[in-house]
Amino acid sequence: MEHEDTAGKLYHIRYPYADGSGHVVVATTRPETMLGDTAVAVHPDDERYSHLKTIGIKLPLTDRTIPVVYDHHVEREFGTGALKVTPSHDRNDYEIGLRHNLERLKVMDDSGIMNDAASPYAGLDRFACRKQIVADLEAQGFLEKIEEYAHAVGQCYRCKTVVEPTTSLQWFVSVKPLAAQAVAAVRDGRTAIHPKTWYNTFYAWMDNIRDWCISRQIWWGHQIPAWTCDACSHFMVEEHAPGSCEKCGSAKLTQETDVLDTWFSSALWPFSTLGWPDDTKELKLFYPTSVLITSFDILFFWVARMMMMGIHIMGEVPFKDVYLHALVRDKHGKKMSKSTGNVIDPLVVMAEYGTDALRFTLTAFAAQGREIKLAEERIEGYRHFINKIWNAARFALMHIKECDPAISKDIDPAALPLAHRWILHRLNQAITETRQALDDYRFNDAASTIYQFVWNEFCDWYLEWIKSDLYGDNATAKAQSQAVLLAVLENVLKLLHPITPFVTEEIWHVLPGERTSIMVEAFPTPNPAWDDGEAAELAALFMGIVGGIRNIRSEAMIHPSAEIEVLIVCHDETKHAGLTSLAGSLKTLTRTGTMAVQKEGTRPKGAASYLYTDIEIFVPLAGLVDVDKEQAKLKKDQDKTEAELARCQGKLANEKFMANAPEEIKAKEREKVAEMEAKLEKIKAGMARLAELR
RNA sequence: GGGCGAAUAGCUCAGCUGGGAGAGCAUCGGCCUUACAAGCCGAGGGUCACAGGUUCGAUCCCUGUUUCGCCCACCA
Repeated sequence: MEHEDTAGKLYHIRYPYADGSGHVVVATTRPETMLGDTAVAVHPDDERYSHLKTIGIKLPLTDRTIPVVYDHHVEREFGTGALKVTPSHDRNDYEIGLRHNLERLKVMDDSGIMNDAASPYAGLDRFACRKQIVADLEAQGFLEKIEEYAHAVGQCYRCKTVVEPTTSLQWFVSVKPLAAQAVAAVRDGRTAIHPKTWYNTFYAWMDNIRDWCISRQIWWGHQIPAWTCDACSHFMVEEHAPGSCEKCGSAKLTQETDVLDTWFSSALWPFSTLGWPDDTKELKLFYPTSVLITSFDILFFWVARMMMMGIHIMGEVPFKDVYLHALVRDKHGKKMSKSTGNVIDPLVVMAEYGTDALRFTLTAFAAQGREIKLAEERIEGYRHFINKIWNAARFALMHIKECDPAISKDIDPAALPLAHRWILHRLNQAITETRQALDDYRFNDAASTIYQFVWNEFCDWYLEWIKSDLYGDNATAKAQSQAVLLAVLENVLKLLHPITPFVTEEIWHVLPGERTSIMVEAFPTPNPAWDDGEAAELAALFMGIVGGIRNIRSEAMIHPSAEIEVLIVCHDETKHAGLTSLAGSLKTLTRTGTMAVQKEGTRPKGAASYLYTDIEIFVPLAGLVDVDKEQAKLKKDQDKTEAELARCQGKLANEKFMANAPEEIKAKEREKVAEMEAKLEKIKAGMARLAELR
């Protein structure tokens, strides 16, 4: 059942006092239910109606006289402050009826047809009856007015038929004691919920739980094991059909035709699927299980109930961890449903973008709190990523296809050039971060870690960096590159395999050597021998310099294929040495013909520049340099640096900061100040030099 | 009405216990450079909804406001 706001009508009806001395006006959206009215309710403190206690109301269109009851549920301000009470066809009225011991009069049957109690309207459909009632009320002068009225109408979630509340006999489970057990299990950590934002919701639901109606009037389900004696109407609930009534001994018993609520049956799933109630091997092995993964929208319906049943029947929680993933919605944020027709069919998406792309997308979206708006553009983006892996593998295979697969096994990083030491170091970090993310159920972080490593580091930097070795004729350099390339690729494939099984399996089999499925490979573990902080530091410097040179090229509109000349001025001894050793790589990655790395030097005439920390990069442009543009660039850099410097100095000058901030933060600020000051000096010198050249 | 959650770049979203704001897509400029134009290189873009408070310091913690979403209850 779902509620939908509907434009309806509010009928105001005059109910005459039984002594004919006046009338009260009541309002209803369903006038046909008046036939089932067994009272009129008013607020106990409402003096307008205090005199009606002994008089009563004459119910229009009938010959019945109904009492006036006094109940706090009635709002004095709504309408006339008088409420017609139909205990059999309204939930609140039912409650009022209980409080005042009112008669319950059902006036329509389960098909929505008015019954004999509604005579003379018996046999009419409820809506036809409504028309007739309104016409009759009008004709007899009982209708005060009709208003347009928007209200929520309960209707069937599938066929949209308006649902009428009515009373019926149903089976209930007193669920509070079970809920308390489940709450205790979560509170003391026997079951953990991820992400933890759901704890609040879980507790809120469980603490306010109401008795659970478990009977359903449908065909498909577990039949309720209850029998009624035909002779004395005695109820029996038994595991097996009883032979005779335990009360009167009659053998004529009828089993309850209602079936159990789906969630009742589903709540048994953790053990009923393992052979319970027999004490099976499977039950011993798999109960309790480690983790349950499901969507948050059934945390209450399913998860909580499995816990209640599991604790009650098995004496132990059914699972240790619950991972709640988001719910996929359409791109407008609407819940997908078959009846609405806004379902994105995974098969169609997979056919268009690839299964791995869809899997990667869903993994990358896993962090979102409650809903995933599945936009196809995102899937498309990740298809590009799958494609990128494929192409990177193709490139690698060009160079390692004929290699001995053992080359990736015993790599001694100490003997390797920077590129390899750096990528192995980064691979280690990627492995560590990915494992941690998976352990913490942060699947999106795992996906993003691998994505960034593969695309931004492995492809964009490492492959470009080692190309010259792979294509060159230095046998040692080539062999080293092949070995590390294979090692990194193997690890990348294994890291990716749980998310993108198809492309990784495919590539795995074309790698050199005899290989069984990647599925049986162990998930990568970090290799401590690959950790190399120094390499990471030097690589960062290297990349910064490459970035600087590329920036100059781009801003000066130098054609990518044109060779340039570069002068790097770096007076730090260590950095100077590092850059000198990397000059070859710097040249390849920036299309530089001649490169000089000096400890001292100034801007050559007509050179464009870039400042990376306090290292100056100059590229002579054969007089083509735009001095104004260069000045503007330096000015912008200066403003930014000065602002940042002022901020840091402000902090360090603040006594309270110095008194309260942790030492490492203070050290960091001091470091920044030194860095900024050095940079500013360079900028000022650069601007002065530029002015001379004008 | 009660509860929960969200508000960060044009869009879709990350940002773990407070310490110099990130990604993808989109945009702008340049490139078919022998893995990949589904690509490469470079660049621009955000008073982290608003107002207070706590703190040396707030996107992050607290209070209030606004807008949106979900759940529960209900609307005679």
